[in-house]
Amino acid sequence: MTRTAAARAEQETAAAPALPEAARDPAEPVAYGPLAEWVGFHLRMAQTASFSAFAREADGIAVGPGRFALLTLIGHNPGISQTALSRANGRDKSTLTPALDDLVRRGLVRRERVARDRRSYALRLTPEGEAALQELTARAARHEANLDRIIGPKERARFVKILKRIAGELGDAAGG
Amino acid sequence: MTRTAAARAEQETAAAPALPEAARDPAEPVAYGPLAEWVGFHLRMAQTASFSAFAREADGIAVGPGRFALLTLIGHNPGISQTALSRANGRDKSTLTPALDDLVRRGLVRRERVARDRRSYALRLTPEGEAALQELTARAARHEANLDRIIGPKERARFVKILKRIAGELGDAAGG
DNA sequence: GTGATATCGTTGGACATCCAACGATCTTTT
DNA sequence: AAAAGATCGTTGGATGTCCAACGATATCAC
Repeated sequence: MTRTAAARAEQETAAAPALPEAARDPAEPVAYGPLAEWVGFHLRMAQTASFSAFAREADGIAVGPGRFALLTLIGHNPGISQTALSRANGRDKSTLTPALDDLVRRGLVRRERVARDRRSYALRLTPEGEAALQELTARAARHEANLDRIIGPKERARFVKILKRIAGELGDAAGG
Repeated sequence: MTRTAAARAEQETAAAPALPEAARDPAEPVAYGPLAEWVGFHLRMAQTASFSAFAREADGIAVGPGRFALLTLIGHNPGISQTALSRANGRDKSTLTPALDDLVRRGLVRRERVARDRRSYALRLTPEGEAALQELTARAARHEANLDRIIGPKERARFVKILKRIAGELGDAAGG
């Protein structure tokens, strides 16, 4: 069980030797070595590509993928706190402070003080925020349809389930 | 084709209504709304989780997942230029300057001037770099074995193939 | 050859992100 | 009720990332 990935990668490496040292062309394919089959690496590559493709799609509305996730989560959880939001979003709470500052400044989100706990805010979308969310959701749907096409409709559910499992099991303390 | 993702997400949304506004417990599950089934979102979550799990695994060696990918690519492509490396790594070339500065400072990588083109460097691992790469590779193999277990050996190949397709097709100009 | 264009690595500015530490507030202990 | 501890959002510092612009060098057009 411990060798599956490593052993497979070794073979791939042998099958893709490095180029001769001097004739290295920038356009030439690169030897990925063990990286060629490693999930972690390709997860990063795919995430980066998806992220910037979304950014391209959602351009002109001045709200990137990150902000969009925030708007969606607030929209579907009115009154959520920043800490809960940061957990749902998989980002540190301190990351949210400037992001929410920005969304508030742009009139998309309100921070309400709650009597029940005066340390925390209750976050809500303003009407403008709702409108922006709807607009963004339409664009995201296009992006998702694109991903659907790439993944293949039949694979899709399985693919997402695996992603969730990775996030879930690797989330906090990686149990061996 | 345009509706597959959106339509499905709509349904999911209806099945996971937001909590009553006042009784929001931080430990309470969050309503993800359309995000619940969106590939882009879970790609990001999984990537983040995998990244930090690796960082945990590779701790004590002071080389994070990013540096590790660099070492691997240089090790398997001796003489590669910074620009080619940045492309293979999926990062902007300007990102590499400080990262390589660091690896050079730590004696793991050399930048050699090439007569053929005096603008560019030829990157190579030092013996220390080779040693570090081997150590890191072993740790990465453990991380990958862990991912293997989560993904399931049978799904794994298909999963990686999909990740590569996403990175490839969304890579540059997202053709519709 | 000489001038226009392209490419290499670097710099600067702008963000996003993490972690550790903080003051304010809530909860638990005693 | 007072003290001790936990949690909320913010701050500060560090790093990783992108983009645009730059000087140095290479290549292309003529």
